[in-house]
Amino acid sequence: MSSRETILRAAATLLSRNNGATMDEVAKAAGISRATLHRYFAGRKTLIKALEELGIAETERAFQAARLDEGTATEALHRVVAETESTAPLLSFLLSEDQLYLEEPSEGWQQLEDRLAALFHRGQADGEFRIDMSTTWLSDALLALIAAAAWSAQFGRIASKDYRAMVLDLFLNGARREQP
Amino acid sequence: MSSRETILRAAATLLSRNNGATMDEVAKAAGISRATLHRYFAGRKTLIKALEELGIAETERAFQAARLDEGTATEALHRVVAETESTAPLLSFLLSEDQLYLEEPSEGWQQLEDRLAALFHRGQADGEFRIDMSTTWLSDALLALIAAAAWSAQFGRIASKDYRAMVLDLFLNGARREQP
Amino acid sequence: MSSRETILRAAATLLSRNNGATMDEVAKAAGISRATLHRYFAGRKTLIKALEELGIAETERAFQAARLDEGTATEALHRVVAETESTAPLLSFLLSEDQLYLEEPSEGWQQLEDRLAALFHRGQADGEFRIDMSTTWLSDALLALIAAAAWSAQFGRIASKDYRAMVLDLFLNGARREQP
Amino acid sequence: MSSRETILRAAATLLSRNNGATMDEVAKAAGISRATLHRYFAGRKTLIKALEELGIAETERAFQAARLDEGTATEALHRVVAETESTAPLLSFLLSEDQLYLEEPSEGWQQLEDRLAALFHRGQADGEFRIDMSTTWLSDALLALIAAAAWSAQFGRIASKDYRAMVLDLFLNGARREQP
DNA sequence: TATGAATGAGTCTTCATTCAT
DNA sequence: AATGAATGAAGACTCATTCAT
Repeated sequence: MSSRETILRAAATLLSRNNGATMDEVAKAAGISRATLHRYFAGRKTLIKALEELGIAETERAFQAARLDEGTATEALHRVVAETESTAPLLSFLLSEDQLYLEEPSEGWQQLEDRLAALFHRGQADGEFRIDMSTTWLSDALLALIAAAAWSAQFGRIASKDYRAMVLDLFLNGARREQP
Repeated sequence: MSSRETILRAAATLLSRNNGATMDEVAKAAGISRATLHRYFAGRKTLIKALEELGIAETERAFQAARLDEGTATEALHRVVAETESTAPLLSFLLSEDQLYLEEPSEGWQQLEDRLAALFHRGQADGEFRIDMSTTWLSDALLALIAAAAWSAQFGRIASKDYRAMVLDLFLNGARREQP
Repeated sequence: MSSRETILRAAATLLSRNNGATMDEVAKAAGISRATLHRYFAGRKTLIKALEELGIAETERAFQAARLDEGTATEALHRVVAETESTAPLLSFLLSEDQLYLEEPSEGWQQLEDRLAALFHRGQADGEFRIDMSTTWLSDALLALIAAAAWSAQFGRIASKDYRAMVLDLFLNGARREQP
Repeated sequence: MSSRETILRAAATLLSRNNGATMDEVAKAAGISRATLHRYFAGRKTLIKALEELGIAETERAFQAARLDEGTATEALHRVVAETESTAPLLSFLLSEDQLYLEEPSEGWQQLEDRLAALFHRGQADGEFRIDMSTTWLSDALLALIAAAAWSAQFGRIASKDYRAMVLDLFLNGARREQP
């Protein structure tokens, strides 16, 4: 893994935990000096942007691995949640940074959103997902639950091993006890 | 309404929209000078703390108005979502600020969490809510959906009038189409 | 005693103790509001100036009471130290404020210095005081000892009742044991 | 000399002259930017504290060089005044800042006071110094004269070359002409 | 007259960022 | 390539001071 990659990962890890971390803290976490950090990423904005791109790339890879078009939409969604688990903390950070949505969302992210929306659309068409909610809201809500679960796991409020079930089961079936 | 209250509301509104707003911007939004803002809230930390207390108080009021113990747990939950709607943006901000949870959560917030957990517990006991999810996770998830919906409404991703339905219906029933 | 006088005394007492006291603290010490303090003394500079004038007036009165021209210079000096005792803390403050000397010393203070120097000059002419020190230095040194003793008494390093003896005896005879 | 040392000296020089100097002025006097000044000394308090430590260290060195225990106490005192001359302005500043005495005097300073008092004690035991004044007052008075002389020299009220004689001779013998 | 409320001005402090080695 | 040192820019904060009742 390249130096750049190593540094980026360290930054992602730290900032996911503490979204207000200073450039100095990031540098220290990466084991390099502030100046060197700046050599790799010219400025904080650039670093955040790089993290955004990393998040997008990882999510893209996750979507790829999840084979969104194979099997039922529900099955694909299971794979999506499983594959994005490792990226979830980073997504949580990017969300809190308003980096992903607000103003003009990056093309890459927009595309990912579209693919997710398309999955929901397919599920709606196939009678798997409810049709009284927009695919936009379904996407937002899923992401919110993913971020919440990542956060809850990070602080020990839920067990890491339950992560997938918590997200998926709540998202798909809700909190209500299913009637027989 | 006291000056302090007015200023606090203005700060809440602005910071909910832009969590990185400067003290100067907050002052301007409240129609006062920076110095006056400092007279009411000594320092940024103090202001955030006051906002936390406001958020807790409002949520407390909302819970009160929602009569958590009356009717079925599901009915009570409907009222909770309805009553917290106006406070949701502030809660969303406080969440992003790690002010509510992390480290030692304030006593007031802890108590609110407990009341919500108690509601879920009642619902579980009465066979309304699923029992394979901890009340902690149900609380976290609900809050995440509330914050997400407030955020989505703020940026026009969902219609404000749909707010309650989006939160409640997804949280209670999930995204899956109910089978006949 | 007029209000103005009362306030001024309170300010003198407080500032003698804590030369960095804020206008707010001064007002509080005088039992009035900041705004009222400003009505009596337009601005901090004005207040300090007034304190300087008070110090000068008091010292003038003390010199008057000491009858500088009567008896031997040594006797007169005894009276000077005795009479200035109550003003000493204020003088100590004004000294620390560089208000008395630096830049252009006020006419009033200059005149007091001159009178003191004249006393030393008389003593030198009469063979009472040493002639190998300028009257300027003798004045400065006396004032320094007065301020030091006032300060030492304030913080309990010397007994108040010893004040006069400490100043006078050291100033006149020095620390050396007189040889028989 | 280290950068820190250089900056500290510049600060000492400036603040001795103008005890109200701003951090910006201090930085300018040291030929660096405000930010750099803060890098070396985090905050004004820290700077003053460092100056106190410098003053103590220099005085310690002076006492060392003065060999307090050699020869008669009077001879040692001569050396003390000579050796502390260069530090006198700094001491004068620290005194005006209440940094040295008030509240809880720093351990280092307390120790220096004790050593000076011990010297006076030795002098008293040997019949050199008068015994009707406490060693505390003798110390305070000497320091006051040192500060006064430094101040007087700074503003040209006495000649720099006379500094030592003015302090020592007045302190030891007083202002009175010695009788034959 | 007295004062609570408001503020302008200026200082302190902390960042991200750049420079020189 | 890496970094310790330096800094500009910008925000936080604290005064003395004024305003309106």
